[in-house]
Amino acid sequence: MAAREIDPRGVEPPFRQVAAILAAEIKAGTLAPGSAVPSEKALSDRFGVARDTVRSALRVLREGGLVHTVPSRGTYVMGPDDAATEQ
Amino acid sequence: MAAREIDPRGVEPPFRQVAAILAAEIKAGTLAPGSAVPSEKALSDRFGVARDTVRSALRVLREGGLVHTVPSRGTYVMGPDDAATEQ
DNA sequence: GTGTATTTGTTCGTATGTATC
DNA sequence: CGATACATACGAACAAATACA
Repeated sequence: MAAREIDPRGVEPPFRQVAAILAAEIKAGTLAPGSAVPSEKALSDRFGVARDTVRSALRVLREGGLVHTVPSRGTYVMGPDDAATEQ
Repeated sequence: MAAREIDPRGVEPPFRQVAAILAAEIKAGTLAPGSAVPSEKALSDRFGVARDTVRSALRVLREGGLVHTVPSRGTYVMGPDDAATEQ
């Protein structure tokens, strides 16, 4: 049941909770390397948070080298072809 | 008259002001049932707001059952032939 | 048939203002 | 005060479908 995935009052702020969930899905392969991460709006709807919060979460993943973003296109899971050093 | 139809600092946000003006024109018949609403770009130019803002306004009218949009075609004022329940 | 313009759909980037903790 | 969150707005780029010369 997935209940509420995000707890607005949790110890960890919402943007870190979202980042953690997405990171787990990437590691589990639910979000495959090279594939696109859902759009910011889609994630915003899914988690019930503002787009701003989703962007903060994606920034964390980007800094962690898990994804890379292409303006006007989308955010993609880092794959073997994406040298970590390139981002 | 007509001055600046939209007040960026008004109590109501721009997209609601645009929606209200268009809704009034529909009720007044200026925008007749079945006819096409000006394109998003045209409305953007007319009101001096971003296309994004126009889209938000049209979303309000759509949710209110006043208009319906056809991709790549345009947005039309709801007419007798358009069962409200269909949208 | 071909190319071009129009129009809506989608996506990310950025900025501002407000509110809360 | 700073970090976080949310709503709104504007901009830019591109896609896809449609319309038309």
